[in-house]
Amino acid sequence: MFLEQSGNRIGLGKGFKSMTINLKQLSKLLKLSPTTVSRALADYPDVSAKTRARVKQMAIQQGYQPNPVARRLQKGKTETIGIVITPEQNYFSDTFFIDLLSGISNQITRAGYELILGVASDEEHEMQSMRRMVEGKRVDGMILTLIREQDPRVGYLLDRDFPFVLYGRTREKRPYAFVDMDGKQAFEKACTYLAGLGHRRIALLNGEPGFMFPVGCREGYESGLFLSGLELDPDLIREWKHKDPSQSSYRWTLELFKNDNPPTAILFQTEAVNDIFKALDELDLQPGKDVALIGYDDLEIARIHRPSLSVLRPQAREAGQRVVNILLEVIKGEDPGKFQEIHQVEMVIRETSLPPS
Amino acid sequence: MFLEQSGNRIGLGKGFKSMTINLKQLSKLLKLSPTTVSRALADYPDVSAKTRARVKQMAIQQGYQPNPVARRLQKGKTETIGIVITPEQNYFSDTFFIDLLSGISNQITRAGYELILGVASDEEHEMQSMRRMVEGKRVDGMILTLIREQDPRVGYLLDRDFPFVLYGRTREKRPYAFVDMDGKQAFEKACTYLAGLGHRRIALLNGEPGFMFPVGCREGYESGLFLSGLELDPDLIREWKHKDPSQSSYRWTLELFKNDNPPTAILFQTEAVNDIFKALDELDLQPGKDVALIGYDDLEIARIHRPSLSVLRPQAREAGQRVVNILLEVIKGEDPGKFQEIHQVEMVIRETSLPPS
DNA sequence: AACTTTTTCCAAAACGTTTTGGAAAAAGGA
DNA sequence: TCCTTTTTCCAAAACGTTTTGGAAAAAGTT
Repeated sequence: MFLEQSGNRIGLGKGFKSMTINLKQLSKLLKLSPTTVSRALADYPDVSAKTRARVKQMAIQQGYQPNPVARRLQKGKTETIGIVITPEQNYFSDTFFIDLLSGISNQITRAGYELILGVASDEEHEMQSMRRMVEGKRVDGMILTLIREQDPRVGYLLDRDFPFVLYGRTREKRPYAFVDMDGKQAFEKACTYLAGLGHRRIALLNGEPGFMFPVGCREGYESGLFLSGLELDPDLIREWKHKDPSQSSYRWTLELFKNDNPPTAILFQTEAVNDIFKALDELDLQPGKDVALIGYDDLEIARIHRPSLSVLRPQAREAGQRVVNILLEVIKGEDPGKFQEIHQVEMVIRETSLPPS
Repeated sequence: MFLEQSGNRIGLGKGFKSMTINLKQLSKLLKLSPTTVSRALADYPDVSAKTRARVKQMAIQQGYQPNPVARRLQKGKTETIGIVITPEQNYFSDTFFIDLLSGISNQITRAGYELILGVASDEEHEMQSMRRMVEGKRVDGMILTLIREQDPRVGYLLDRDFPFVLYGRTREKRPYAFVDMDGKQAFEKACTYLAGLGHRRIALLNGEPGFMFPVGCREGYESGLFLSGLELDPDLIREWKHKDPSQSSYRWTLELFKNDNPPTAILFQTEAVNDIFKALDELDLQPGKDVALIGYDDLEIARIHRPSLSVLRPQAREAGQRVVNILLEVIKGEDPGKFQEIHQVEMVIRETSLPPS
């Protein structure tokens, strides 16, 4: 009796629980049924303006918040979305990824949802972690990043008709929702820009093969060369691998300049910038002056470095927000095929994109 | 009827839901009560070995997994723990943090719990995000990182007796649970090591003031000097700030060598290594040869760089696991004051810690 | 005034578990 | 055989919401 009426600040057990009030207690306080209180708070039209106001005021005064677990059970939704990251693939330490995550998280919070995070050490654990979320009914939808050309996660989710959105794309014929950056257009733009400055030997230092993103970068690069009337020289294209030091971006940069006719400009993922600077330093080449550079991703170092690095800048935060909004639509039952967005990437010219000397 | 009995693969609505089986359906299949099935799966002694086996087999065959939301409601626990990250403070991009997070995540999964992530843009949002989790009954406990000397989060959680564990420490008299690295011992060790090599002018390039960790680093540094019979020269101590380029680690490194009697060794947080290398390069000083260097944190770059960087290596993964195990104990009701761990930090000697030339 | 419509409220069911408090059946003891 | 103990099972309640399907009260209509 007393316990129920007074509600809060009763010192039994862990003090915390008693500080919280639930719907029944609130409704008793208001001398209304739980039904009415619930509906008042949810702005149903079948509760009078007067009681609605009274209920809301009391709810605020008492600090009432509906228990999300109970709501989820009743609604049959977890109000939760999942993401699995794999730190092995170094992309994670990029501020780019943090921006993406930040956009995702904020939008999820705004929707009253929760973001649950899995950290996987490799591809296998990545799948395992996702299955736990999906088959364990722990999430309503999944966000996928770091998409591979052949990505088993996509097939898995499509097979069981589970809501998901990709940040990126993969090779899959069935329709699915994605938000992707237009890497092709970006690299094409950068390439034609450099060609317009007079560069004739433009190299591409591309990211890890197997992932989908570098594919677009290469397409854009080739298309940019073509549009500028330049020939493609396979010797100016290199793909670095995280795991193999003999194929690091550092090594490949050194290699590029062993060419009889070395490049005067390099396109690359900003991720590799430290390696490239180091290699150029060893070769006694001044970045920007002797070799023009444009990186993809506007990491902090790009702004801070002297000379500052010209970059292609994807709007990661905005993309993250779109991913969430789309996923919420898909969860509601919308056709995923309707949501296929390719975002433009802007180019930021700084100090490393001068004409050839 | 048909719907309940056959259970799975009924094509109504989103196909997904129908692929899943619940306790009632499973118990019907077994011709047992839900009670018995539930207890069988939970290994209660009051169900015969035979039926227990039968139940478990059927559960596996049917891919039954108890709905976590329902369990949480009944158990009165969210089986969820929360963490809020603030990318602004750059610590986040360190692989160190990823290791910590990885340890945390894996241990949480092992316990059948969930990790929910908040991403905050500043201190205020950090608090806001935490309050949402705590007051919204979305988590059973919190993990706090990047602890400040005066940290309002700790007081907040202590006030409402809510379970939490710090990775780090703060200035707070009331007992609370924490796992911390022994930064003091680490810097003392590094300092005496360098002194033992003959260095007499050892500088400390310390991290962001306001946070708790640099405090220990400094203590260790001073104690190391004292133990080695060296005088403390305030001019050899600098604290860099992320937000102020005029007080960056790059600037401070240059400053250090304007001294008439410049340092022959520098202790610092590995985070700052790129800045330091760049400054030394400009000063035409060879890292390791002209200036000995020991960094705190074993980031990838420390191993890869030539010369490779000697470091103090905190075991972030292990620490993350401990944090979770402790938090689970605290959630169970154990006294937080019992859990105050300070982990030793090992020193890894590589190529940048030679005697003075 | 009598009937219809609208407004305002609420009791009961449902979501899918786990826990409580027995009850029936089997086994053991005399 | 009869009573006691142990084993094995289960019906009902509970967790805290939201939704369903009215019912009572108020307001409109004729």
